[in-house]
Amino acid sequence: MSAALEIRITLAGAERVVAGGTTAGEALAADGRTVIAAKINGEPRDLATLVADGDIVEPIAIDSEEGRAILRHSTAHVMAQAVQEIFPGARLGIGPPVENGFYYDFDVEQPFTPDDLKRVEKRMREIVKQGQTFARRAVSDEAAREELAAEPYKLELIGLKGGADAEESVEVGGGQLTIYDNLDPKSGELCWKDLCRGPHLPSTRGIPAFKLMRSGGAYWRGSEKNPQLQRIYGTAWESRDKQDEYLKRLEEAEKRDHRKLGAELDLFSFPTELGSGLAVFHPKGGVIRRIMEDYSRRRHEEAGYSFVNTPHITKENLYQISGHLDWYADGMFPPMELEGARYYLKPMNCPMHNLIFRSRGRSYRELPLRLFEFGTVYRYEKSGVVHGLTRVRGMTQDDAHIYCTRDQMRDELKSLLRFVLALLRDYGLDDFYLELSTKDPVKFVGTDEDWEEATETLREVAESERLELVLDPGGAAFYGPKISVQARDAIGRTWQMSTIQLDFNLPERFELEFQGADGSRQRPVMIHRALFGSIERFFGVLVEHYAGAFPPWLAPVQVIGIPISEAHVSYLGDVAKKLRERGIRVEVDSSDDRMQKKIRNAQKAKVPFMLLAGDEDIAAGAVSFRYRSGEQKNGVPVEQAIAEIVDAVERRVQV
RNA sequence: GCCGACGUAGCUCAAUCGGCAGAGCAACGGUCUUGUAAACCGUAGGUCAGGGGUUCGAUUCCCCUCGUCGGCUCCA
Repeated sequence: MSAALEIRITLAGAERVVAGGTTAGEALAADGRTVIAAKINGEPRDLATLVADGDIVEPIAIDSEEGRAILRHSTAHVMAQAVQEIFPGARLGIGPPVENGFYYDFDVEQPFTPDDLKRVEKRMREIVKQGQTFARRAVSDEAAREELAAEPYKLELIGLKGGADAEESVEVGGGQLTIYDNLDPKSGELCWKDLCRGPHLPSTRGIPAFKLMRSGGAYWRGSEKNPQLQRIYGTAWESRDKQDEYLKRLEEAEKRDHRKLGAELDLFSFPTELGSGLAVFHPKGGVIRRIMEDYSRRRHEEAGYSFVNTPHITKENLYQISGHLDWYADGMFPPMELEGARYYLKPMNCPMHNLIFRSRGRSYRELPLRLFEFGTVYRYEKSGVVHGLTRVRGMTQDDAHIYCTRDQMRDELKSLLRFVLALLRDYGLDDFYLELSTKDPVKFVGTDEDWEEATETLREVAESERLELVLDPGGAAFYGPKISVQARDAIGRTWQMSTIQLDFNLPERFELEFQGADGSRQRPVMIHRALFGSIERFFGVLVEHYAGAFPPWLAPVQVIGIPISEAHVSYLGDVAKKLRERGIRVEVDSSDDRMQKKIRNAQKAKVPFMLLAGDEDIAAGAVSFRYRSGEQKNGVPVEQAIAEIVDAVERRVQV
């Protein structure tokens, strides 16, 4: 370290000269509350870091993404300290910041109870109030091992540090190990310490708002072969307001939960008699599903798809040919033995579509051949992962397989991606990004050249759509790379929707061939593609996206007639008849509830249009609209009202 | 599959420290005939998820199974 009296640094783009021994915090005139750390030469560092000649120093604000990560990481430390004080036997795992919060893993005798979390949170508040300082200290590997002798998981991390596949973590980086000491601000006494790369807030007092959220089991280093630790999740924010906003968002998401809305709106249920992950759709959900499917069918027809149907069960040989039994047997329902053969419920449609392809000789003139099916598949999802409609054991995929030549592949993929995005937009999703999943270096079949070509083609096609493209290295299925379309919903959550996968492998395994113009036999390329993914899942996503308030074209009941009194029922009956003739799903509430109650019921059912009629409307040959917003429009001539409704349905707009 | 919590009427939720299970909404029957989010009265509804155990007695305590929820792992 140079003992220069003056050093030159670059601060906010401008050169400055400071005295030797100046810290980044001093140089930035940071208060430790709004500016909580510094970026020195692009690396996040503590404010207490001494700046050196030539350093480029920038502030990290607590309300920046990086700043919040530091805040959350420091909060994780406070939590770990509190946990170890209350549960002295608790051994430390890892404790990184994550999106919207942080967690820390602990090896404890007993899993945490909600009551334990309260105690930990209480102790954390005391630590925050006390204002313990975070002090960084470099240690040698040997010294760290000695200091952390009682922390077996930390020792393991130290051991990993130098390894060939050195993973970056918040505990250990590639180089020098550091330990952060939490010191009493008055006495300077050591309160707690943790192996950590940092940086940290200067003081625990700089944590403006935090809350412990939940606890649960988590495998050490993410592998189910390892022991299970207990993880506590928390959140922390730069202000109380920001935290309240976040908690509000969570509440809002909860209100949209499709499982809750599905029951409330009488759309679907999971009868326990059927078994976990098997849904039944009630009439109201059934209508929505039918409309979704009908519209999709129509669009596929227009786009040149052929419709096929295949059974739900097959002899095992098919999945031996396809290779699914090699890779996914664990995820399939166990076989049924009959007549000396083993039958499996189908987990994938593609092998059956391949059989259709090869049922006779194929000509290049037939390509691209696009086979489409609403194919129901069954997968044995592990009991802990089944989740509403988004993770089920029986589902219907809107599955298509496109067989084409290598020359056609690029254009076919381009138009396919455009088709997929257009259709998703019609269902009301319009904020997308694409994800390109590439070869898993371990789990793959086929040649590197094929993968290379397929991946590059997909990349090119994805880029041609000018949507944000995120890479997912190693995320592909064993038989080929894929593009997935991720959609952001009404409250900004992202859902994986459509997938488009290139496959050079299955055509090989099924020995698919077509005859080219020159008479030679050639192998087609296969494109797998599910647009909704599964209808069930897509249905669930739409419920959440619309918070149950479907646009008129999808709404199970589009119009409900509400008579002011019983005398007006038949008039509304006539209006309803006219609407029905125009294909509108309409009901008249002729129950003996009062009008106000009927409005309340229709409102709760999220019916897009309420048509009220009383003496005044009847005299004018009119009806009065009430919309979901509560807004009303009185005395609308019947024909005009019908036109408005039909128009909204036909244009598939939200109202 | 693993860790944890939970399961009371169709729904939301009470109560019973082991002693005949209770309310609102919904349903059904009646009265009322109404102008933009809940009229009034009444009736019915439960093997307290299922099975086993402990006990004079179990919805309550214990065990198993099923299911749900929150995590982890997995997701063709």
